[in-house]
Amino acid sequence: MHAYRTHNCGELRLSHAGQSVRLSGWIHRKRDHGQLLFVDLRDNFGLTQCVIDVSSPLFETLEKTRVESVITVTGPVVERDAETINQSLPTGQVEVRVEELKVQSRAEVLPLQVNSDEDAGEEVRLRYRYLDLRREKMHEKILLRGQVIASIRRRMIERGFTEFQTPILTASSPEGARDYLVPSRIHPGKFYALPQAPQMFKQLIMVAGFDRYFQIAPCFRDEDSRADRSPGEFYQLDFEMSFVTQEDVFAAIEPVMAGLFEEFAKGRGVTEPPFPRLPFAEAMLKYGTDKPDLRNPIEIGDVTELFRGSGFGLFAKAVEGGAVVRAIPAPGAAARPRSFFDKLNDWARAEGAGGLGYIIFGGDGEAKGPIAKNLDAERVAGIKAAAGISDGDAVFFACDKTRGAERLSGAARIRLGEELDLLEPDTFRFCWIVDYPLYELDEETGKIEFSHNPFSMPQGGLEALENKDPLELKAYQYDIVCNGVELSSGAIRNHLPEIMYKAFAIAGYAKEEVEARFAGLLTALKFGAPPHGGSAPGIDRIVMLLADEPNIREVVAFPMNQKAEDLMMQAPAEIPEERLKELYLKLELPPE
RNA sequence: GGGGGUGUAGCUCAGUUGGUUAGAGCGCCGGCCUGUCACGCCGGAGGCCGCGGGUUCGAGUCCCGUCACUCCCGCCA
Repeated sequence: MHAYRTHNCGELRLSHAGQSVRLSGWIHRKRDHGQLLFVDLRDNFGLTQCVIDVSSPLFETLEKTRVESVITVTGPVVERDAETINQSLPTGQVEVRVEELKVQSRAEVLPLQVNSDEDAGEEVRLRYRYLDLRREKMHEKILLRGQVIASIRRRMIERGFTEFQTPILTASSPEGARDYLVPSRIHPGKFYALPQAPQMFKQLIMVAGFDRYFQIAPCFRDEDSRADRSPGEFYQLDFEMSFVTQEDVFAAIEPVMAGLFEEFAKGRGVTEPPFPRLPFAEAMLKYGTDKPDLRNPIEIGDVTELFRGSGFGLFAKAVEGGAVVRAIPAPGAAARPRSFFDKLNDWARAEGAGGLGYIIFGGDGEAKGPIAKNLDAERVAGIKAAAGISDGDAVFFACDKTRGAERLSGAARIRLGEELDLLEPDTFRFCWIVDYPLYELDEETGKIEFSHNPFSMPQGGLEALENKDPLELKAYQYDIVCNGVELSSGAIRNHLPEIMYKAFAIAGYAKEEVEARFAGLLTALKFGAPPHGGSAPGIDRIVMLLADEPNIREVVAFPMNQKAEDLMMQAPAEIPEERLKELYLKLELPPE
């Protein structure tokens, strides 16, 4: 018989009854009846109940072996009496009578309880991640992650993509985040950078003629974390294609995403390709964000002109000063108590806004609230139409400069959707955000800057760069958004050096500077480069969505904490003086 | 860098208006229990109430500072 097991802990059925088997695993739970002891034995595959009674010389050993110890048991599979069958367990029709027992590894008293669904604090969970990962919920999420990645690989390969590996030790790439630097013993004073994304390499792979590339790519960024953003490192489904338009890229990846989500949706709905395309400007107006959650039916309207010169002086004056007014419908909110409106106003003030004005349309169609009193009937009717309001609804107003109004109205839309319970349940709603502006104005410096990736192809090409207002220019740049989560950004790349020089010139970079910073890519583009483009959906976020988890650490096996520290491995760590010397490094630490 | 939340037993948490000896569930240790499956019953150990200072006759509770964790803004695609 095998030293450790003949079967796994999720495998035994009625048909195995009578066989002598050997199982190994962790003691998940013990039920000690004094003269009879039940042990739920757990491994990666499931749970099997094992039984021993006091007549066995091994009884006392097993009784004294703590939960989460690893044991091997041997004995016959026994059919359970009808009244002792456990329906909730796949192995619940049988049990293993323990005739031999080997304690492989004893467990000390645990810092967190493995056989409980109750989450311990983050710090304890991360410090003892291997215990946390034994818990059923975590175990399942990490297995799901593996299945998702396997499915992605299969789907990409089926569509003619080839998987590549690109360097981890490389040079700084132009993504705009802070790099992690790696000193070099061989090159004193020089540093490698860990890739923020394999952006340069995937473009070079296209120049090299490979046509369709993908990679489950590790990316490294030395930036602060968020609940949906790992500090330090994360994974992307990085892909790139040659001789494609934006629509070709969409057509290639939509079935992968839709198929993937359907595979793991467990009954939840998935947007059918083609996914809706939303121009950036439209998204910012209607949803106040470029990552709208389309499960939320609320659409924001612009009512600036209806307040211009109106009797509601506060807004009228602001509009004269260049502000806009956005109307956020709150379907069915007219029936809500006064406190509902006050609470929203308090929240808006806490968000740093002046507050949210509102009009309530009663069931009889009468407009109520301080704003309505100061507006003539025609304007009120106009607002009602512009925002798509029915009787029984309310409408909130965000009045500010465009960016501020977008931000507040977008946040209010999300909050109203939650408070009024308007979100479409059990659905993955995808969309593309397209037509991103190529440049934006830095509000502090007044300078024109790239708003996203500087290597995107400007719409209209060189001609547009030369003749149009830079702030009007759009790029072939796009994001996939699902349920308000930005899954990826991508672009048709700029493969023509002369357009690149011009695009950088508008952002204030001299030709020499561009050549110095991006020599590798620029040179490559001078030897015959195919038009190409791609995207890079975030793996962690895909798994987050599928696992219905709001926190990215829940779908990463060994995540760092918010400060980018690994509490288990104690990273980052100080290093011995000799290592610094070998690398020609001297520390100059800040005081204290 | 800034703002919010949290910090009490190994774990999850309760703790009233400042009031005597700081509690519960789980876990742990001991005892009882032959059909449980979150087994049950009895008993026990376990506390720098994050840390430092202040107010007070008296602080887990109020004030100031500080640290840790977390969420958000900045940052990041």
